[in-house]
Amino acid sequence: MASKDKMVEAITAMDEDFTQWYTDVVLKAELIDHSAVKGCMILRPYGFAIWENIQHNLDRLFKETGHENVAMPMFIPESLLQKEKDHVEGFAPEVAWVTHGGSELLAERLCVRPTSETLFCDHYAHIVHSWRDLPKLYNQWVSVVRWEKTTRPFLRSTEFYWQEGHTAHATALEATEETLRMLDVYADFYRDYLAIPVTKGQKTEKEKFAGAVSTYTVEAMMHDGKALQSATSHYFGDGFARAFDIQYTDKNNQQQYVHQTSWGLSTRSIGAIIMVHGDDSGLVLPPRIAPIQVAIIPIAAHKPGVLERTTAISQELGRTFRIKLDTSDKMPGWKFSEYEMKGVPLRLEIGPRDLENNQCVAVRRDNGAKITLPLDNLASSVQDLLDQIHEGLYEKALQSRNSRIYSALAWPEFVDTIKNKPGFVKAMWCGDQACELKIKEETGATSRCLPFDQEMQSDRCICCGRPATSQVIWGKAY
RNA sequence: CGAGGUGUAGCGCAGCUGGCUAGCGCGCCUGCUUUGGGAGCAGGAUGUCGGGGGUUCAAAUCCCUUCACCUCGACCA
Repeated sequence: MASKDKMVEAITAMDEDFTQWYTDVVLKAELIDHSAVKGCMILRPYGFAIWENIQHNLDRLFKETGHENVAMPMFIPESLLQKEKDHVEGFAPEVAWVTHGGSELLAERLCVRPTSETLFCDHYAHIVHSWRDLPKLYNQWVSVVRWEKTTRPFLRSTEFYWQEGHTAHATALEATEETLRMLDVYADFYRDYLAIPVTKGQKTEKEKFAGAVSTYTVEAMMHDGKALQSATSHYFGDGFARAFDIQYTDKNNQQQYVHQTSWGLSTRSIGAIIMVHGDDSGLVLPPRIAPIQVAIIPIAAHKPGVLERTTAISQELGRTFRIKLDTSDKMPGWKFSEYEMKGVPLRLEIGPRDLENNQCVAVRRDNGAKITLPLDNLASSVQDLLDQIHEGLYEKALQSRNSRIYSALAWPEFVDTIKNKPGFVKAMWCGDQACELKIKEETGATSRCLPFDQEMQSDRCICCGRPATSQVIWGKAY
């Protein structure tokens, strides 16, 4: 069929050229467009709607855990950025600077925020005075700018949208609990809303956030076996508090430094959705964040009653679901392909034959199954199907990931696995950064995390053979 | 930032050893017919050849420069 050929032309097969497939999907599903500035993407309505659904649900989880939203400025004076040494060293190479206001040279240049720790710290120093002022549980939804050398839509863009939570606590214990609580929120969110399994763990010294005492991460595995750091949560101890002089008077009238955290999830999560669930027909969106949950395609819409009935059904379902009723004069086949490419979880076909039988045809995007549904109690059937699709996507992603997590006990086996089998490799590590660097050098893999679920595979470091202190998940990362 | 590649209509491309009014397919617009897996016929519109500079009687075509995109590395959510 000519139509089949066209479809094949439209999107590169994923196993033929995964990066090209990704680019095709991102552009053809109308998630983004490129802008005039390198690495800055335009989030088109369909792409932004996914982000809005992520925001909406994640924001609710933040509110439920006691957080408040604020909005910090986008500019950071250079002197402020430089107050914490590790932090500035980590970010300085990739910040954009504002040097002029109009035509006037500024007395002090301003950095466009790459992240907002310094702004929150400066603010906390002003507003935190007493133990009664704590904790401060703030979050903001903003974009930040990092002048990256290589950019890719969603995965690494010059400007990207995210949320950054910044909290200040009276004690180290409270801050540690917050750090891990938010990591759990992320992991649960990935599972319950994006249908993506993640591995929770701690970053090594080499991989942790600039200025943090410890960084925790949720790592996901993409279709090509590469790792995507999908959200991070950092514990700062009182390091930033000392640098920014954030002190409060405790119950014993003693001056104390606060203990802080920060945590973030970005539009990169959309990249994860694409690369975990997508297939050769395009996007596959998890129902709970899909901008369109159900596409309704009237068949032979000119026949008496078809348009009226589908409109009524659409309005009814629209009270519960995000619905798109497509009454355009495109051919049905065109619409099927279009909504498949856009990853719409469920499609309902309603034609004269269906209406005679008081039914419609439902087609699942995740597995292509065609199901005949009675029009009575349709909303409840649709809800069941969407939930099944969510579960199906998660299970498939979990199987896919688990089947590609390998274990290595000896160096040759480790190198061979990393080089030849896309996926994660679990192996023991002595804790020395030299081994981490050597592994990076020889295999291209980095430590993704020290998983919370530690299994002692052996007592020797995979790299140097010295006594091992922990198990690490290694992988090639985006 | 290093190596390589690409910028011509909305998309995909041809034209490129300088030469006539810059082409093709798809899409788009109008009308009629169609509608259960990317429709058919008829008519129609659309280009500062990525930008700037140069060489030349003449530049999409040659030279310089700049911007963006893609691939692979090095650096990072």
